[in-house]
Amino acid sequence: MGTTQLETVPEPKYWHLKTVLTEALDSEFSVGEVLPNERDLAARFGVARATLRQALEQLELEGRLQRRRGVGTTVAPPRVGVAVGTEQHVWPGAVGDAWRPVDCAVAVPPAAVAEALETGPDDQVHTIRRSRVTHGQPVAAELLYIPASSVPGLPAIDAPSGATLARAVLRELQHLDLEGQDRAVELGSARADDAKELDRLPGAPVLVVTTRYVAEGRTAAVSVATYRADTCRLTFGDSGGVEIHHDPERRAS
Amino acid sequence: MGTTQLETVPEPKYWHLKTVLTEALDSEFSVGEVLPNERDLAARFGVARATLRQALEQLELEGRLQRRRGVGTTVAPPRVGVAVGTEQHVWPGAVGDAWRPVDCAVAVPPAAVAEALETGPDDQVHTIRRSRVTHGQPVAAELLYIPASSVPGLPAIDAPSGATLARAVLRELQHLDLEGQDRAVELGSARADDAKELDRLPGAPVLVVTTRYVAEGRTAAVSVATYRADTCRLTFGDSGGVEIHHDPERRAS
DNA sequence: AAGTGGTCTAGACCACCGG
DNA sequence: CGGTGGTCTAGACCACTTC
Repeated sequence: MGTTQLETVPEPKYWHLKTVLTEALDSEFSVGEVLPNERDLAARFGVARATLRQALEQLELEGRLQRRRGVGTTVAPPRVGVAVGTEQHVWPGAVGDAWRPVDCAVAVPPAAVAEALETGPDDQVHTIRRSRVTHGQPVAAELLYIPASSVPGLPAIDAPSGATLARAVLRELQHLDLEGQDRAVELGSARADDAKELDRLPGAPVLVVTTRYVAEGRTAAVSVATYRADTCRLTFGDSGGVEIHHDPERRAS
Repeated sequence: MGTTQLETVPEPKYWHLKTVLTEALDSEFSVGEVLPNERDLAARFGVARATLRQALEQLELEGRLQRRRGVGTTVAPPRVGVAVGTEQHVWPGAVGDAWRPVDCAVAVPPAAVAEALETGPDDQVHTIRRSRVTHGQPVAAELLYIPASSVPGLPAIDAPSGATLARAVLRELQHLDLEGQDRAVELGSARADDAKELDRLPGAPVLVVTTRYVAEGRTAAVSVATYRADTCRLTFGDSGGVEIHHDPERRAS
C-alpha cells in the first residue's frame, strides 16, 4: 500500500501558531501596530505562554515582529537593505561611507584577527569602533583592526579624543594602495557591548561580516561588523538592492 | 569608555552558562566529542533543563554545537567557508558550479519573485530545485526561477526526468549574455521542504541568499538559496576565504 | 527497550517602560 | 504604579535513534 506517511508527523503547536500568526500579520495588521500582550495571545490560542513565545521568537527572527521589554510587540517594517558590497575596493573611512567613528584604542586583537594581520599574538593594533545608522536606527557595530605598520605616517601619541583619533587613523590609511578585499558573512549572537550599541539584548542574532583589506601583498586591516539580523538585509552587487523576499501585501502604516 | 556599570545588571543564568560552556568547549573538548545529555548537564550546573537548553541553543546557533534528536549533542567542527561571490557574473549551471540539479517544474513563483521577473502574478515559470553539497554534507537548497522568455530555444514539453529537464533549461540559459547580478543575504528560518533537504528541523536558522541575474536589461532569472546558518560561513570576494572568527584552540579530533 | 533531544505546560518572579 | 516582555522552574509526554 502506498504508505505515504502523510499525517504521520504532527506539526508542532508553535510551528502551526507561527503560520497562523504570519497570515494574520499579512492580512490584518499594519506596520507599527502593537499586538495583544503575550498572556492574552497565549490564552486566545489556548497554549502556554512559553509555546506562544516560541512562535513569536521565530517571527522576530524573520523580521516580522519587534519586541521590546516593558513596551510590547509590534509589527516590524520590512527589512532595510544595507549595502555591503557595492563600493568595490574602498578603504573604510573613505569619502561618504556609512560609518561613524565612535572611538579608538590600542589593544591586542583576537587571535584569529592577529593571525590574518600577521602580527604577533600579543601585538597591539589600532582598534577603531564604528557605528552605522540607517533611517535613524542603529543597524551595525564594527571593530576595525589596523596594525601600526599600515599607518606609518601617523603622528605619535598625542591622543586627541577617541573619535578624532579614529578619523586620523582612517585618513592615514587612505594613503595605502588597496589591492583587494575578502568578505565573509556568518550568523552570530551579539556580544554584550555590540548588543548595547544595537539597542538589543545580548545574544540577539546578528550577521557578522568579516572583511580583510589587502594592500602591498598583505592584510592591511581587518573589519568585523555585526549587523542586526532582525532588521537588516545585506545587499551585495553591481546595482541597487534586490527587492525580493518577504513578499506579501502589508498595509502601509 | 570604561563605564563599567557593574552590578546593575544581574547576568542571566543561561548567558553565564553559555560562557562557561564555551570555555569548556575551547579547552576540554575535541571536535566530534559528545557532551553529557541535557538532563545530566542541567543537574550538574544546578539549573532547569529549559535554562540549560537556552544556552545550548545559542551555542548551536553560533556553530559550536550540533544536536541531533535521539543521538545527542556533539562538538561541531569549525564552520565551512562556502564561496558565494567569487564567480563574478556566471550563470547558474555553468561549467563547474557547486550545485546539483534535483528537479524541475513549472509553477507560479512567489509574488516578490514574480515582481522581480516582471511576469504577471499568475504566470508560470520554470522552477528548478538544486542542492549544494560540501564535504559530503548538504549545505544549501536553492530554488531557481526562470521565465520561459529567458530560455526561448527550449524544446517543447516532452519532459524527460526532472533533473535532466533542469539541466536542459540551465544549458539553454547560458546562451544569454549575463550583464550583471545583485545579491542579498538575510536571516530566515527553514521551510519544511528546505529543512528536510538540509537535514535539519523546520524553523532552523538559515542564511537566505537571493540573487537576481540581469540580461538584456531585465531580470532573466532569480535564485533563492538557503544555507544552513549553523554550519556555513558565506565567503565573497576576490581571493580565497577569510580565515577569521571563531578563533580559539580546538583540539583536532 | 532504553536513552536522546524536542515540545509543552502552568505556574513564578524579575527588569524595564510608560504614565 | 501597572503592564510589558525576559528569565526560570519542575515536571510531563513525544519523536527519534540505537541497540
